Amino acid sequence: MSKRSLYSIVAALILLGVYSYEHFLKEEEQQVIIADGSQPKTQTNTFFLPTSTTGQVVHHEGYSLSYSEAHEQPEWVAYELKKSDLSNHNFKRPYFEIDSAVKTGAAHWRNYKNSGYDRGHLCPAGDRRSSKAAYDETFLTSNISPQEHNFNAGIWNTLEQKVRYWAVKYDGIFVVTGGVLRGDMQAIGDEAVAVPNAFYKVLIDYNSGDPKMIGFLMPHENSNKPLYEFVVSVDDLEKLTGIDFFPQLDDAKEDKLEASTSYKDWVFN
DNA sequence: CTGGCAGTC
DNA sequence: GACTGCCAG
Repeated sequence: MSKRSLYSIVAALILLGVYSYEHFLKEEEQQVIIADGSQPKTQTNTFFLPTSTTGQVVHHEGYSLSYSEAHEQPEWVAYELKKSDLSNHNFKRPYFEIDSAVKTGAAHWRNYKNSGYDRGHLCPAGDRRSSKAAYDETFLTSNISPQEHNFNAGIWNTLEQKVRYWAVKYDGIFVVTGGVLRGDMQAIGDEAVAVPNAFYKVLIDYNSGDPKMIGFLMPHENSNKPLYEFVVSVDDLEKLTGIDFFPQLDDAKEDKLEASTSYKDWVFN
Protein backbone atom coordinates (compact mmCIF):
# COMPACT_ATOMS: atom_id res chain seq x y z
CA MET A 1 0.00 0.00 0.00
CA SER A 2 1.35 3.41 -0.95
CA LYS A 3 1.94 6.12 1.58
CA ARG A 4 -0.71 8.20 -0.18
CA SER A 5 -3.30 5.44 0.07
CA LEU A 6 -2.58 4.98 3.73
CA TYR A 7 -2.96 8.70 4.31
CA SER A 8 -6.28 8.72 2.48
CA ILE A 9 -7.64 5.92 4.60
CA VAL A 10 -6.52 7.54 7.84
CA ALA A 11 -8.03 10.86 6.74
CA ALA A 12 -11.30 9.18 5.83
CA LEU A 13 -11.48 7.47 9.21
CA ILE A 14 -10.86 10.73 11.03
CA LEU A 15 -13.54 12.47 8.98
CA LEU A 16 -15.93 9.63 9.66
CA GLY A 17 -15.26 9.89 13.36
CA VAL A 18 -15.81 13.63 13.40
CA TYR A 19 -18.96 13.26 11.34
CA SER A 20 -20.46 10.67 13.67
CA TYR A 21 -19.60 12.63 16.77
CA GLU A 22 -20.98 15.89 15.42
CA HIS A 23 -24.11 14.25 14.21
CA PHE A 24 -24.67 12.66 17.57
CA LEU A 25 -23.95 15.73 19.63
CA LYS A 26 -25.00 18.84 17.81
CA GLU A 27 -28.45 18.49 16.37
CA GLU A 28 -29.97 20.97 18.78
CA GLU A 29 -27.11 23.36 18.47
CA GLN A 30 -27.69 23.72 14.75
CA GLN A 31 -30.95 25.53 15.29
CA VAL A 32 -29.23 28.11 17.41
CA ILE A 33 -26.78 28.70 14.58
CA ILE A 34 -29.64 29.10 12.12
CA ALA A 35 -31.36 31.64 14.30
CA ASP A 36 -28.13 33.58 14.42
CA GLY A 37 -28.64 34.44 10.74
CA SER A 38 -26.06 35.37 8.14
CA GLN A 39 -23.57 38.16 8.44
CA PRO A 40 -23.94 41.15 6.13
CA LYS A 41 -20.98 40.40 3.93
CA THR A 42 -22.16 42.00 0.74
CA GLN A 43 -19.57 44.70 0.82
CA THR A 44 -16.55 42.46 0.93
CA ASN A 45 -18.19 39.85 -1.22
CA THR A 46 -18.64 42.20 -4.13
CA PHE A 47 -15.48 44.24 -3.86
CA PHE A 48 -13.40 42.07 -6.17
CA LEU A 49 -16.07 41.00 -8.62
CA PRO A 50 -14.80 40.13 -12.10
CA THR A 51 -16.35 41.48 -15.27
CA SER A 52 -19.22 39.54 -16.82
CA THR A 53 -19.11 38.39 -20.43
CA THR A 54 -22.79 37.42 -20.28
CA GLY A 55 -24.36 40.48 -18.71
CA GLN A 56 -26.13 38.54 -16.01
CA VAL A 57 -24.59 39.00 -12.59
CA VAL A 58 -26.56 37.67 -9.64
CA HIS A 59 -25.86 38.42 -5.99
CA HIS A 60 -26.64 36.15 -3.10
CA GLU A 61 -25.87 36.59 0.57
CA GLY A 62 -22.84 34.36 0.50
CA TYR A 63 -21.58 34.69 -3.06
CA SER A 64 -22.11 36.34 -6.41
CA LEU A 65 -22.10 34.77 -9.85
CA SER A 66 -22.23 35.53 -13.55
CA TYR A 67 -24.62 33.16 -15.29
CA SER A 68 -24.11 31.92 -18.83
CA GLU A 69 -27.50 30.97 -20.24
CA ALA A 70 -25.81 29.42 -23.29
CA HIS A 71 -23.99 26.96 -21.06
CA GLU A 72 -26.64 26.73 -18.30
CA GLN A 73 -24.09 27.35 -15.58
CA PRO A 74 -22.06 30.23 -14.15
CA GLU A 75 -18.96 31.52 -15.92
CA TRP A 76 -17.70 32.53 -12.49
CA VAL A 77 -18.69 32.37 -8.85
CA ALA A 78 -17.02 34.83 -6.47
CA TYR A 79 -16.97 35.14 -2.71
CA GLU A 80 -14.90 36.07 0.26
CA LEU A 81 -13.76 33.19 2.44
CA LYS A 82 -13.00 33.87 6.09
CA LYS A 83 -12.39 31.79 9.17
CA SER A 84 -15.92 32.49 10.31
CA ASP A 85 -17.31 30.81 7.17
CA LEU A 86 -15.90 27.50 8.36
CA SER A 87 -17.16 25.40 11.26
CA ASN A 88 -17.31 21.88 12.52
CA HIS A 89 -21.08 21.74 12.40
CA ASN A 90 -22.63 19.02 10.35
CA PHE A 91 -25.46 20.16 8.13
CA LYS A 92 -27.74 17.84 6.26
CA ARG A 93 -27.43 18.31 2.50
CA PRO A 94 -30.60 19.85 1.04
CA TYR A 95 -31.92 19.51 -2.50
CA PHE A 96 -30.65 21.61 -5.33
CA GLU A 97 -33.03 24.36 -6.33
CA ILE A 98 -33.36 26.46 -9.44
CA ASP A 99 -31.98 29.93 -8.76
CA SER A 100 -34.96 32.22 -9.19
CA ALA A 101 -32.65 35.23 -9.31
CA VAL A 102 -31.39 34.07 -12.72
CA LYS A 103 -33.85 35.80 -15.04
CA THR A 104 -33.13 33.61 -18.07
CA GLY A 105 -33.95 30.52 -16.03
CA ALA A 106 -31.26 28.50 -14.34
CA ALA A 107 -30.90 24.82 -15.17
CA HIS A 108 -32.93 22.15 -13.44
CA TRP A 109 -30.98 19.58 -11.42
CA ARG A 110 -32.74 16.91 -13.48
CA ASN A 111 -30.19 17.58 -16.24
CA TYR A 112 -27.56 15.97 -14.06
CA LYS A 113 -29.58 12.94 -13.07
CA ASN A 114 -28.11 9.76 -14.54
CA SER A 115 -25.72 11.87 -16.61
CA GLY A 116 -22.69 10.26 -15.06
CA TYR A 117 -21.54 13.67 -13.80
CA ASP A 118 -21.56 15.16 -10.33
CA ARG A 119 -23.40 18.33 -9.50
CA GLY A 120 -20.13 20.00 -8.70
CA HIS A 121 -20.30 22.99 -6.39
CA LEU A 122 -18.29 26.05 -7.46
CA CYS A 123 -18.77 27.84 -4.17
CA PRO A 124 -18.32 24.65 -2.13
CA ALA A 125 -20.81 23.77 0.58
CA GLY A 126 -17.78 23.35 2.82
CA ASP A 127 -16.97 27.05 2.38
CA ARG A 128 -20.34 28.14 3.77
CA ARG A 129 -20.70 26.47 7.10
CA SER A 130 -21.26 29.49 9.32
CA SER A 131 -25.01 28.79 9.32
CA LYS A 132 -27.51 26.37 7.87
CA ALA A 133 -28.89 29.16 5.69
CA ALA A 134 -25.47 29.96 4.24
CA TYR A 135 -24.86 26.27 3.65
CA ASP A 136 -28.20 25.75 1.93
CA GLU A 137 -27.65 28.76 -0.30
CA THR A 138 -24.84 26.95 -2.10
CA PHE A 139 -27.34 24.34 -3.29
CA LEU A 140 -28.59 26.37 -6.23
CA THR A 141 -28.15 25.11 -9.78
CA SER A 142 -26.59 28.48 -10.64
CA ASN A 143 -23.66 27.41 -8.46
CA ILE A 144 -22.80 24.07 -10.07
CA SER A 145 -21.08 22.61 -13.12
CA PRO A 146 -21.00 19.01 -14.37
CA GLN A 147 -17.88 17.39 -12.96
CA GLU A 148 -16.48 13.90 -13.17
CA HIS A 149 -16.79 12.40 -9.74
CA ASN A 150 -13.17 11.31 -9.54
CA PHE A 151 -12.10 14.86 -10.39
CA ASN A 152 -14.55 16.52 -8.00
CA ALA A 153 -13.74 14.24 -5.09
CA GLY A 154 -10.08 14.09 -6.09
CA ILE A 155 -7.71 16.83 -7.17
CA TRP A 156 -10.44 19.49 -7.20
CA ASN A 157 -11.44 18.65 -3.64
CA THR A 158 -7.79 18.78 -2.68
CA LEU A 159 -7.56 22.30 -4.08
CA GLU A 160 -10.72 23.38 -2.27
CA GLN A 161 -9.32 22.11 0.99
CA LYS A 162 -6.09 24.00 0.35
CA VAL A 163 -8.12 27.16 -0.24
CA ARG A 164 -9.79 26.67 3.15
CA TYR A 165 -6.36 26.19 4.69
CA TRP A 166 -5.19 29.47 3.19
CA ALA A 167 -8.37 31.26 4.26
CA VAL A 168 -7.60 30.35 7.86
CA LYS A 169 -3.89 30.99 7.60
CA TYR A 170 -4.25 34.40 5.96
CA ASP A 171 -7.51 35.24 7.73
CA GLY A 172 -9.62 35.86 4.69
CA ILE A 173 -9.11 35.57 0.96
CA PHE A 174 -11.23 36.30 -2.08
CA VAL A 175 -12.07 33.39 -4.37
CA VAL A 176 -13.23 33.25 -8.00
CA THR A 177 -14.08 29.85 -9.49
CA GLY A 178 -15.57 28.48 -12.68
CA GLY A 179 -15.41 26.13 -15.62
CA VAL A 180 -13.70 27.29 -18.79
CA LEU A 181 -16.71 27.76 -21.07
CA ARG A 182 -14.84 27.73 -24.35
CA GLY A 183 -14.27 25.35 -27.25
CA ASP A 184 -16.07 22.11 -27.99
CA MET A 185 -17.86 20.73 -25.00
CA GLN A 186 -20.17 17.85 -24.31
CA ALA A 187 -23.62 18.66 -22.99
CA ILE A 188 -25.97 16.83 -20.62
CA GLY A 189 -29.71 16.82 -20.07
CA ASP A 190 -32.67 18.38 -21.86
CA GLU A 191 -31.28 21.84 -21.30
CA ALA A 192 -27.83 20.92 -22.68
CA VAL A 193 -25.70 21.87 -19.71
CA ALA A 194 -22.14 22.18 -21.05
CA VAL A 195 -19.40 20.02 -19.58
CA PRO A 196 -16.28 22.19 -19.22
CA ASN A 197 -12.99 20.71 -20.34
CA ALA A 198 -11.17 22.56 -17.57
CA PHE A 199 -11.83 24.44 -14.35
CA TYR A 200 -10.03 27.44 -12.90
CA LYS A 201 -9.68 29.13 -9.55
CA VAL A 202 -8.26 32.57 -8.79
CA LEU A 203 -7.35 33.71 -5.28
CA ILE A 204 -6.37 37.09 -3.91
CA ASP A 205 -5.19 37.81 -0.40
CA TYR A 206 -5.65 41.48 0.32
CA ASN A 207 -5.21 41.38 4.10
CA SER A 208 -1.50 40.82 4.53
CA GLY A 209 0.08 44.03 3.33
CA ASP A 210 0.65 43.88 -0.39
CA PRO A 211 -2.07 41.85 -2.07
CA LYS A 212 -0.95 38.52 -3.45
CA MET A 213 -2.62 36.54 -6.17
CA ILE A 214 -2.54 33.02 -7.53
CA GLY A 215 -4.35 31.19 -10.32
CA PHE A 216 -5.01 27.51 -10.97
CA LEU A 217 -6.10 25.78 -14.16
CA MET A 218 -7.04 22.11 -13.99
CA PRO A 219 -7.97 19.83 -16.88
CA HIS A 220 -11.29 18.13 -16.18
CA GLU A 221 -9.75 14.86 -15.04
CA ASN A 222 -8.40 13.59 -11.79
CA SER A 223 -4.69 13.77 -11.15
CA ASN A 224 -2.12 12.73 -8.63
CA LYS A 225 0.13 15.67 -9.38
CA PRO A 226 0.89 18.19 -6.65
CA LEU A 227 -1.28 21.33 -6.67
CA TYR A 228 1.53 23.72 -7.54
CA GLU A 229 1.86 22.11 -10.95
CA PHE A 230 -1.52 23.62 -11.86
CA VAL A 231 -0.53 27.19 -11.08
CA VAL A 232 -0.96 29.60 -14.00
CA SER A 233 -0.88 33.37 -14.29
CA VAL A 234 -4.17 35.22 -14.02
CA ASP A 235 -3.27 36.79 -17.36
CA ASP A 236 -3.43 33.36 -18.97
CA LEU A 237 -6.80 32.68 -17.33
CA GLU A 238 -8.13 35.99 -18.61
CA LYS A 239 -7.03 35.17 -22.15
CA LEU A 240 -8.59 31.75 -21.84
CA THR A 241 -11.94 32.88 -20.42
CA GLY A 242 -12.35 36.44 -21.66
CA ILE A 243 -12.95 37.55 -18.08
CA ASP A 244 -11.21 40.50 -16.42
CA PHE A 245 -10.79 39.22 -12.89
CA PHE A 246 -9.68 42.26 -10.91
CA PRO A 247 -10.70 45.47 -12.67
CA GLN A 248 -10.84 47.22 -9.27
CA LEU A 249 -7.09 47.13 -8.75
CA ASP A 250 -5.11 50.00 -10.18
CA ASP A 251 -3.62 49.03 -13.50
CA ALA A 252 0.03 48.91 -12.49
CA LYS A 253 -0.67 46.66 -9.52
CA GLU A 254 -3.11 44.54 -11.49
CA ASP A 255 -0.62 44.03 -14.32
CA LYS A 256 2.14 42.98 -11.96
CA LEU A 257 0.05 40.56 -9.93
CA GLU A 258 -1.72 39.01 -12.87
CA ALA A 259 1.44 38.35 -14.84
CA SER A 260 2.99 36.36 -12.03
CA THR A 261 3.23 32.60 -12.00
CA SER A 262 5.10 32.64 -8.71
CA TYR A 263 3.56 30.83 -5.78
CA LYS A 264 6.30 31.46 -3.26
CA ASP A 265 3.97 33.63 -1.16
CA TRP A 266 1.45 30.81 -0.81
CA VAL A 267 2.39 28.08 1.63
CA PHE A 268 1.57 24.68 0.16
CA ASN A 269 2.97 22.40 2.88
C1' DC B 1 -14.67 16.36 2.70
C1' DT B 2 -16.67 15.32 -2.29
C1' DG B 3 -20.85 13.10 -3.90
C1' DG B 4 -24.75 9.27 -6.03
C1' DC B 5 -28.58 6.12 -5.70
C1' DA B 6 -32.61 3.06 -4.15
C1' DG B 7 -36.82 2.75 -1.69
C1' DT B 8 -40.95 5.02 0.02
C1' DC B 9 -44.93 7.96 0.04
C1' DG C 1 -40.72 15.28 -6.48
C1' DA C 2 -39.49 15.18 -1.79
C1' DC C 3 -37.45 12.77 1.70
C1' DT C 4 -34.79 9.02 4.33
C1' DG C 5 -31.22 6.01 4.63
C1' DC C 6 -27.23 3.84 2.86
C1' DC C 7 -23.12 3.69 -0.08
C1' DA C 8 -18.17 5.01 -2.21
C1' DG C 9 -13.48 7.49 -2.86
